[in-house]
Amino acid sequence: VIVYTTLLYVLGKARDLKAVEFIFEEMKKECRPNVYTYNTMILACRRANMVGEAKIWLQKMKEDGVQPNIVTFNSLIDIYGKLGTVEELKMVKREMEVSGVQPDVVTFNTLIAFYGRHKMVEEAEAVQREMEVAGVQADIMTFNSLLSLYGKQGMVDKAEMTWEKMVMAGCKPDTTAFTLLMSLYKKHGMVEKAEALQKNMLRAGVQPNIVTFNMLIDSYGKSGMVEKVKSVQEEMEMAGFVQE
RNA sequence: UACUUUAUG
Repeated sequence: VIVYTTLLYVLGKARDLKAVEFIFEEMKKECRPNVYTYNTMILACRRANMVGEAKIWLQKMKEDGVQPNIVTFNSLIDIYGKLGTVEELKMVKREMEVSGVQPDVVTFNTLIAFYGRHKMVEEAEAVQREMEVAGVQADIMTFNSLLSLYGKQGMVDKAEMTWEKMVMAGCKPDTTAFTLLMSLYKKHGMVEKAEALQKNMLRAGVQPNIVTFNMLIDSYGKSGMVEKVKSVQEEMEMAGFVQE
């Protein structure tokens, strides 16, 4: 089962839905798909932008007597958040409650990310409060999603407050967090803060990754700072990234 | 170390 599911996962990532369905049928001849398998199928639909299909798989899974778990619901919420409507999203949430599955930190993070994409600051903050009420500890994803949202909205104060909260919560900012905040500072021409942050990052032992470098290059490129672009490229090479 | 959520393009 694991072998088949892994295979389905790979094919799903490659957006080869035809192959995915074929393998699924083959698999059923030999063994019984489990909750992982169905979750993988739903994921494959998401990548193929097929919202309706996802719902069909949920149906099939229930008919098979496989109980949807927290990952199933989180995946569905993500699908509807990205491709569907708010109404559908709420339906999934209701179904989740009915099934007696408690929302976890990923559920909340997904919702915050969803509202973030739609620049719905109020709603995102409401989710955050809901989270506190439910006694769910915010994690790095939560904070990063919020940073991203405030970044898009140009709400520097809020972003900094989020950063403080993150540190106070004992949550170590990761590469993504540093990249987000640096990007925000740069967009607002706060070059000194951005550079100070970059130093902090190194001091904290957080490694820049490919995204960090791309962001820096993009940012310097837009400002016409050719020399800076070059120095970033050198740093990249030193860090062992291959230029394309 | 089989499945879900965040940053650049």
